[in-house]
Amino acid sequence: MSEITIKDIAKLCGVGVSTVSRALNNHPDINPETKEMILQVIKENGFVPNNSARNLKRVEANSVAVLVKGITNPFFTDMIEVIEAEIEKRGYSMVLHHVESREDEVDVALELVKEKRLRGIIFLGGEFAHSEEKLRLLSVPFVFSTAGTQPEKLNEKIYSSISVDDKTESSKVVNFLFDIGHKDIAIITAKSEDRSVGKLRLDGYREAYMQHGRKVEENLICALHEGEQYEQFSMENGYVVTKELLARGTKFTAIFAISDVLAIGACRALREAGIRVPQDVSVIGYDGIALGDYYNPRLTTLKQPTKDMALATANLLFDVMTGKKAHQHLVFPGELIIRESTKAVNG
Amino acid sequence: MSEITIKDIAKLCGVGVSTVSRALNNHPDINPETKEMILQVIKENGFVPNNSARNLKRVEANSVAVLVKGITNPFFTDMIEVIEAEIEKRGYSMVLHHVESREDEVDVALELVKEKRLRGIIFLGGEFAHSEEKLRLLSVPFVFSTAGTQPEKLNEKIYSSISVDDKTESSKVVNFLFDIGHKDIAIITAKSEDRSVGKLRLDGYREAYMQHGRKVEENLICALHEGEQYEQFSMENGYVVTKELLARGTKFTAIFAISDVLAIGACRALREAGIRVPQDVSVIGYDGIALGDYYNPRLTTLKQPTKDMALATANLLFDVMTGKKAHQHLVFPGELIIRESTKAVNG
DNA sequence: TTGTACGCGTTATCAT
DNA sequence: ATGATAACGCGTACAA
Repeated sequence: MSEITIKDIAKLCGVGVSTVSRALNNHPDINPETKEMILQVIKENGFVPNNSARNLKRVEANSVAVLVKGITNPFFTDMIEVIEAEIEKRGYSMVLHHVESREDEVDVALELVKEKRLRGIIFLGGEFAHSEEKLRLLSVPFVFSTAGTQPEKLNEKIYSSISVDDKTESSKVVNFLFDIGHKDIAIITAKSEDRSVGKLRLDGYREAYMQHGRKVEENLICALHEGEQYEQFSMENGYVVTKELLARGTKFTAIFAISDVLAIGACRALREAGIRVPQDVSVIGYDGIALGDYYNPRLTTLKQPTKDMALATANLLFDVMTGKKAHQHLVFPGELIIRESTKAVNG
Repeated sequence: MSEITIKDIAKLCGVGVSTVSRALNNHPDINPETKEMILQVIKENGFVPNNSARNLKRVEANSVAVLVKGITNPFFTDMIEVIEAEIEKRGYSMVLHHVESREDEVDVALELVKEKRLRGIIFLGGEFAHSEEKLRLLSVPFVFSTAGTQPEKLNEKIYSSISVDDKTESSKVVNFLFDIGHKDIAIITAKSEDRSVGKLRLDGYREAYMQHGRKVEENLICALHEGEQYEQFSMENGYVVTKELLARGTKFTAIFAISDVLAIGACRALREAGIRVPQDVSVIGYDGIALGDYYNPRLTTLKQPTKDMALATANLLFDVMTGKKAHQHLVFPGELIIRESTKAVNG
């Protein structure tokens, strides 16, 4: 039972393939009656054109890809919604693609560009430390969104980026905790080898400690588990890591989790240990996802301006695609939102 | 700057295209040295094979698609993880595809089958009321997972399904609330036109009322907003709908939300209105996602055996693909997990 | 307005 | 072990 093709339809209709093609693609040069007849036959036979063949021929497909590393993270789903609306508004279509944690997002992009004839790419999350050499192979404009600030050595002319200054915002968070009297602040962050936002946010933490003339207690730095069992930015990971922290017995009065999801996991571990939030320990997150506002206690967090960033991401990409602008690097301010999960302590 | 192709590589290497192809696809009939040389040139020139062309030519791609309607829903992300592991274990690769809420998942599947030469399809969520005529066009085996039980009229021989008995489980939930003394139970569910799990769960609610000889108070049936502003199964939707419920002023002592995410939205609306959960109003969810266990109060819910269902989904698909089994319809038992968000009342 | 024929980039078949 | 060549299914010049 071989699949039905455009040729079969043409034969069935007693017309040439190009006429069928014209009917399919709303081409003007076709007799309305012929078109209707063809579409009827297509429907009757359940013919569906083969996208691979189409992509192979088409010069440009007017589509833009969004590559997400960790689609499980609610922070990204918020952004995706806004970005998609913007893309469609401009008459383009969005190709949403999930990048596995072990995959290299640039490799995936390389394939996708050829396969789908993309016009542009948006990277959401993931690593920022890609080799210039590889990035240059990407023949269409691309923007890294919320993937952390790029290292200086990378040529800024070949890509765009949208981000908050993760290091600065992170130290803002920790400074806030110092300001309300906390001295022993644990941080839940990525492993030290991390080359993504995890590293930057840890840098900010260290900086804040330095600014306050205090030495970082390495026992209070909790490294997320990676790979095997659970997603990196998951409640479960936050939970497990916090339990480990408690087991260590090192004293602390506040936890800074580098994502809201992790913070929620931490809250649960604390609750299970009979530790109240915020009365006994303050917890602060990062991202500003909706869930944090729904949680109980409502989560204090460093909010990234999700919507503005998503909007800017799309705008920037299209401006570069149409040649209206050169590549840019936009840094957005974060906003500390103080809710119920943090509390001042008397020192 | 036209893209580099396999021909260019062949020319550069001074070999034929078929040799390059062999190098690319780990074909046995090739001299290791030649292969190494070719791969080297490929790397140097950053050549990436075009997947569209590959799919066009390849007879079978050994890939299975997972079509998810509402990838935002954490219930599905849990399932996806398990399913993916199973697919890879069998040496296949998973094509994860997000179906927009306005799209018809079967239409999308039809395109994808041709484009990617799929061997099988898994539908996660979405509608169950598809026409047999259209489903028959799908030339590969497929299984509907957690999309609700199918209507009897559909020919059961042409597809498989994995589900819990949504109607029965739902009435189990409502009966539980009756049993602990609640009489006026609100339900947050999909619009009445819904043809997905929303309808089935509402049916179960009505049935429980009938079993208790009580008339359903239509004012306590809250229909989710659809389309425009927010995802159907989102905390926000649960929040908004609950506010509307409160505004109506009809008395109730319990809320049954047909998904945990909605229940969390409801909790917030209640909290904002100064209503305590569970002291003043009990809230019960459905799904059994991790978040419910992390929430505060920990959510009472009807847990679907996510992992078992995901495993069964993959197993069943492969059994049908390999001809080991005929299509089947597996119904899993749900489990009522009583946590902190519900409380007995004295009538 | 319609049909014919070629080519997109790759893999499979068949020689060599 | 390697190379030439015919498909794969479609879009599109170009001819009619």
